[in-house]
Amino acid sequence: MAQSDTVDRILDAAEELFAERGFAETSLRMITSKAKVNLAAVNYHFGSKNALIHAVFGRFLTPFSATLEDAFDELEARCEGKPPTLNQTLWALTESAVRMPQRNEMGISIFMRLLGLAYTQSQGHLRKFLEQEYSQPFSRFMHLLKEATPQLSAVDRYWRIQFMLGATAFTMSSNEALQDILRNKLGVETTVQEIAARLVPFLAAGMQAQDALLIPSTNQKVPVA
Amino acid sequence: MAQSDTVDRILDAAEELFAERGFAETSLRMITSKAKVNLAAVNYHFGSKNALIHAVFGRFLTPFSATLEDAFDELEARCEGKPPTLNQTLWALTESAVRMPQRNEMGISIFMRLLGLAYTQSQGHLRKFLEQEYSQPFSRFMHLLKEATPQLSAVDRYWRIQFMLGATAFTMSSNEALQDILRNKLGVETTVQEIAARLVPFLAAGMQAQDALLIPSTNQKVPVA
DNA sequence: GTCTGTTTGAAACATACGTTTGACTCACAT
DNA sequence: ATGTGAGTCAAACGTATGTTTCAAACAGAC
Repeated sequence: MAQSDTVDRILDAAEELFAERGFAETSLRMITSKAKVNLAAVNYHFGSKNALIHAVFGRFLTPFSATLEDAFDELEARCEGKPPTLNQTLWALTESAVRMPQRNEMGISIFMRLLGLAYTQSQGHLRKFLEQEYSQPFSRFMHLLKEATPQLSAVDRYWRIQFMLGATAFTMSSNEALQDILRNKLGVETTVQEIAARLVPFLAAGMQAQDALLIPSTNQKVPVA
Repeated sequence: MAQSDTVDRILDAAEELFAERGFAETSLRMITSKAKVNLAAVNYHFGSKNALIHAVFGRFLTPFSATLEDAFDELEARCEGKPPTLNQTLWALTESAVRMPQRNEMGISIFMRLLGLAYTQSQGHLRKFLEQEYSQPFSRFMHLLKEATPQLSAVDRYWRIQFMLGATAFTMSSNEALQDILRNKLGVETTVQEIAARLVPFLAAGMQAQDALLIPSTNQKVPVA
C-alpha cells in the first residue's frame, strides 16, 4: 500500500475493543493484534494509550459536534425567535446522532457505550479532555433545555438532566442492548433509531413530570423533580 | 484484639475503593494497605479477588433482598388483592434501599455506584453471581411492574425498565453525584433520599408516557415507549 | 543510485498485578 | 507445658502491562 492506514486500523480496533471491554481492561496488545499492526505503532502514532483513547473519541465527536451545531442552527431558524420545545430539542440531538456518517452499521451504539464508559469509569483524563474540547455544543444544548423547561428550578433541571443522560447512556451502553443490536444487524428488530424513538418520549415525559410529592414513609414534603 | 476483624476491614476498604475506582482499576495492594492488613489476607480469607468482589455485594444484597421481600409483602397486604400502583411499587423499592441499616451515612449511594459498575463493566463473573443469588426479589419486582403498567406492551415495558434502571444506576453511580453526596455529608443538600424523591416521579412519568410518535425526519410512525 | 525522513519490526525494559509460599505468632484445649 | 490450628507476615513467583529502543524497510526528492 502506498499510504499507511495503520492509524485508522488502530482506531477501528481500539474503538471496538474499548466498547466491548472498557478502557483499562483493553490492552495495547489486544488492540494491535486485532488491528494487525505492530505493538509499538500505538506509541509511535499516538504517544500513549491515553492519547489513543482521546483520538478514538475525537474521531467521532469532532464531526458530530459540527453536525449538532448545524441541527441546532436549523432548529432555531425554524422557530423564528420562539424557544424550541423540549421534544424538538431532544429530537435534534438524537437525529444528529443517528444521521452521522458511520463506518459501520452500529457506529452510534458503539459510541454511546464509549460515552457511558467515559462517564462511569474513573478516567479523569478523558473527562477533562471531553470538557475542554467539546464544551460549546454541550452548553448550547443545556441552554436549549433551559428555555424548553422554564417551569423547572435550576436544581430540579440539573437532576433531571442527570436522569436523562443516565437513561440514555446506560441503555445504549449496556451489553444487553448492544448485543441485541449486534444480533439483529439486519435491522429487523432493535435499531438504534427505534431505541431512540422509544427513549425520547420517555425522557420528555420524565422531564416534564409534576412537581412536589410526599415521601410516603416520613410524610415530609419534598421538592421533587 | 481477641477476635480478628480483618475480614470486615478488607470488605470496608474494598467497598469504598471499588466504588471510587471500579473493579479492575482497584488492586489488592490498594485494598490491603487501606485496610491496614497484609496483602495475603485477601487470598487467605476470600480465595481470590473475584470472590472478594462477590463478598462485597453479598454483604449488602443479602439483607437488602430480605428487607425488600418484606416491603413487597407489606405492600401487597395493604392493597388487598388489587395490584399496587407504579408509584407504590417504586417507593417500596427506594424505601427499602434507604432504610437499610448502614455502616456509614452514604452506604446506599456507594452501593448504587457498585451496582452501576457491575452492569457497566464487563465483569461476567459478577453478573452471573448476582443473577444466581438474587433472582427471586428481582423477578418479583418485575412482576409488580407488569401489573402496575398493564397498558404497556411487553417490549415497551422492557425498554422503559431499561431506561429506569439506567437513570437510577447512572445517577447514583456518577462520580459527580457521589462526590456531591460525599461533600455534603451532613445532609444539608443532596441526600440519597432527596435524589430518590426527585428520581421516582421522573421514572413514573416516563414509564407512563404517551404512546406512538412521529419520527420527525422520516415521518414514519413508530411504536414509541 | 543515493540520500533523508518517516514508518515498521522484534525484542527488551521497568513496573504492577494476582497469587503462592513457608516461616512465624499466639490463643486455647489438652 | 505443650501441641494444634487459625491467622499474619515478608518475600517471592509468574504473568501481563505500557513504554522504549534500535535496526531494518520503505517512500519520495535529488
